[in-house]
Amino acid sequence: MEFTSLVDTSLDLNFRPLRVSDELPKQEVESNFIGLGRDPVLPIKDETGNLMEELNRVNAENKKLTEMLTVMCQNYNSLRNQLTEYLSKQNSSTSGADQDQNSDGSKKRKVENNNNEIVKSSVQVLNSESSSSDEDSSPKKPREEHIKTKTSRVYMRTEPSDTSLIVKDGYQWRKYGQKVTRDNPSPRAYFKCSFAPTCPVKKKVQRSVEDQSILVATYEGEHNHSKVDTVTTTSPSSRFNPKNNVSGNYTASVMPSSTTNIINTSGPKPMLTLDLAEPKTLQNDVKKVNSNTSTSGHKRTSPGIDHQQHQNRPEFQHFLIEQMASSLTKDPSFQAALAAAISGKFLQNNNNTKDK
DNA sequence: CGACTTTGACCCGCGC
DNA sequence: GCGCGGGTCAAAGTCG
Repeated sequence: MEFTSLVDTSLDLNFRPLRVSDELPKQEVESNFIGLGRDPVLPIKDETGNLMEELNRVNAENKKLTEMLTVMCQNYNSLRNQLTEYLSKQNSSTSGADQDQNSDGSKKRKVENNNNEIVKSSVQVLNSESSSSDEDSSPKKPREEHIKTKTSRVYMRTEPSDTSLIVKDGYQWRKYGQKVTRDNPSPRAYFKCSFAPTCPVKKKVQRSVEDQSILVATYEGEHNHSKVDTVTTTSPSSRFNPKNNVSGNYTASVMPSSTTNIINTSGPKPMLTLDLAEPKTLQNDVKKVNSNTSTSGHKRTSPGIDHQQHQNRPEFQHFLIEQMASSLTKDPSFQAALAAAISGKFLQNNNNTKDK
């Protein structure tokens, strides 16, 4: 609930009358209602009464939506927190193994430390729109890096039995290659946007070395078109792979959240997952967010007062707003969920008003 | 028949 | 210059 104090989550659903209602003098409203009973002859007052009733209903609706959005925000932060924790744990627990890997020094070029990748990109993901830092800074691939300015990486939990390399992100992709890379036994799939060459975006999908159930999708470039139908998307190709149909290409949001609340990714942007089963305290979440926004790296725990102060910082608020806006506008699943929630509320309200 | 995947061959940059 | 490895191409195959 502290979240609402930071960000105004109230929804302005273009219900203009809502504002009118706020501006109406209270006395007048009351008198109208009183007059409604005594004066059935006056159509204007009758109409006003209906309007006021409608206004009240819409107002209540707006409040409900606000609450829902607040809950969503909480869940979002909760998930983000869990992701951060998971990644930091992974990093610390496997850092020794990484050193061993590197010390064997088998190959040159791009000794890609996978854990570092995960950590780095987790920062990317958490920082939302960050234009790529890790790949741009790497010396390799001069061919394309000059052109492709934006790369991002997302992680997606799938069922372990799911061997497909499909990441549903709302866009349509055409697979043009697959390769087994040296540092990962799992094959890496190469996709181009189906709108290519108009749209230059590419993505690579590979399973994480650490956890085979996690798909790592690396996006290069930005789409210059809108998403296609999100329900049928991803790859039409799924028809070729029967596994795709059943497999949980979807992740945490669908699977039992207790074990899979790590990542739900469906796009190059930070994604949302509603962990309704295990809502953690928001304070924790905010704290984590803060530690990610700051450059100081991972700070484990800080006094509660401290992060409250952070919450009030304008940059933090700005960050949160950016996160929310980005998620709301770019995540198809979130949009769908929100639309469903809104329509559900409408129906519910309609039923309630009918019942009365 | 068109759209798409599969997969081996090829290209190219990098490190030695 | 050579070999390695990632990325891409394109012919063949598959499916509706």
